[in-house]
Amino acid sequence: MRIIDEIPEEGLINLYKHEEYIDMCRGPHVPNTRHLRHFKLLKLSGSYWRGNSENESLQRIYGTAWAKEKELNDYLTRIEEAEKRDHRKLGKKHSLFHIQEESPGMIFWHPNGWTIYQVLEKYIREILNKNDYLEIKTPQAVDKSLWEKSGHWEKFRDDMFTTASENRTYAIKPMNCPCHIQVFNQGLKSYKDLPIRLAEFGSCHRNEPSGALHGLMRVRNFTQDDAHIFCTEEQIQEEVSTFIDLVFEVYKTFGFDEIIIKLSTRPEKRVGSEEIWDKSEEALTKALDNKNLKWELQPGEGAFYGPKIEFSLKDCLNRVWQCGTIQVDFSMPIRLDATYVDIDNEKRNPVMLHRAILGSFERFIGILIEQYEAKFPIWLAPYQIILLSITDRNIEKCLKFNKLINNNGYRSKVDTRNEKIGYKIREATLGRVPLIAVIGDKEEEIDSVALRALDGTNLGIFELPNLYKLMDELIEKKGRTE
RNA sequence: GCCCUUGUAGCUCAGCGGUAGAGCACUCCCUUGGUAAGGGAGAGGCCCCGAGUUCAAUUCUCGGCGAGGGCACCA
Repeated sequence: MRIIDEIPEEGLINLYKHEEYIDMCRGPHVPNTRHLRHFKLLKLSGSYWRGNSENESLQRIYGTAWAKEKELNDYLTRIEEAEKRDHRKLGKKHSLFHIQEESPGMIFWHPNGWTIYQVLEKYIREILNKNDYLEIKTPQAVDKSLWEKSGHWEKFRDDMFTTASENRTYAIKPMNCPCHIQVFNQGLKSYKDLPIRLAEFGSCHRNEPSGALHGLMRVRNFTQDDAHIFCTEEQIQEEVSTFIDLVFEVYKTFGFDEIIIKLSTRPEKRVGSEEIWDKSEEALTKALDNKNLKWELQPGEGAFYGPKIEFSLKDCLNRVWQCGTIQVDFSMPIRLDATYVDIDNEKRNPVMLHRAILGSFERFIGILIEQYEAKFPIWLAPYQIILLSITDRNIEKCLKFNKLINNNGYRSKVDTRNEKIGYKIREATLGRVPLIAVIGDKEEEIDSVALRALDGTNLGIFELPNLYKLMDELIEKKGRTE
């Protein structure tokens, strides 16, 4: 009855009847439950009446139903297989990172995971340098007054971590943009200086609701590959367009085959005039359409200061996570007094484009772990090669080679334990080391290693210079699939 | 934050109203073996924290904290 009351007079109401049960639903329904012989109840959860947390909560039961038993079983097996890729499981198994009770939603990176993180950061830094960004670093804690000016305090006060000292309240920064404006504001800027692209690997803290936390995907402390482009209105189009290309270039490096693009427009709670929102939304729409990209509109899902394009990737269970983004913002520069001197000698506020390619290192690595099932391509792998001794006579040679390979800039380790070679190969394989080098008496004689790929392929005998050449070639490819 | 589930060895998990067990990992010994698991012995636990019920709580109840799945949120 409550639903009927909310449907406009001229709206259509569908009724579905099944024996003595009549349901009102937008539909569609299956014509008869005999199509649903094979089913299984999956989960139970609370949800809110009409999706609003102000309303009372209801019980929701999830199930799955299939026409044939085999289809049901196939489906369940698929889910089970997918769950094996879960980055939280693999993160533990391969000692990439951990999270513990004392700091929920914050990551303890282990040597293996941190290696991946560092390789990623190095790669992004190269990309930034090639694309005329300037890297900066800004404070972790900033006086609350700045967040009041920016409007974050009013909207996100409860979601910010704060700390106090000598009668002042500081917020641990939940984002980098107000700080980047402070850097922009130092010194007088001319229109000739624009666009200025300030980048930061910015560590942010947000006190996310406990129920939202999810491994590396949703955390309370994360590092964005953040940047803000200060430009004129006329420059927006090109900057957005160039950025979209950059996102695709970077994502291609990891071999993602499905990138979901969404455009989010003005939300109910927002700052800035309607005219500004019109302009911003139009700029983003145009940029997307000029590239003939498929994208989805999300009305009302934009940030409070401007509309955004989101680039999302899927995890092992097809859940969608936003990674890259670009957002047009006319308001923040005005609120925080960013200006440049224009050609007519008038001071004007620049437009600010917030953008991130990976989004956060944490989430992106989470996606990567699931994408690769922890079998990282050699450029990302925590260890790129492992040297296995066949008998104790070969230990010394292993250690010597290991040192040489490491000194040449590769990530190498050894297994000289008193175990059979089959055992060591099994361990190295399960440990996901891309290259496995065996050293026995035969190899020692010719100062070489016998090389094996992770999938079991025999790559042959290599002297060190040839090994380096092979590794360079593999590393250069990164994660590209073609 | 809300609803449901859940917390036992480094990991994965059994178990039970009378203070604990397996597999793998770890340590030591034997073995020096050529491309996915050689054999033996040993060590290892405030059973998440707090309270209650009970002669007795790791086990039952309540509360807290964390985790998992959804919902809501996501600058």
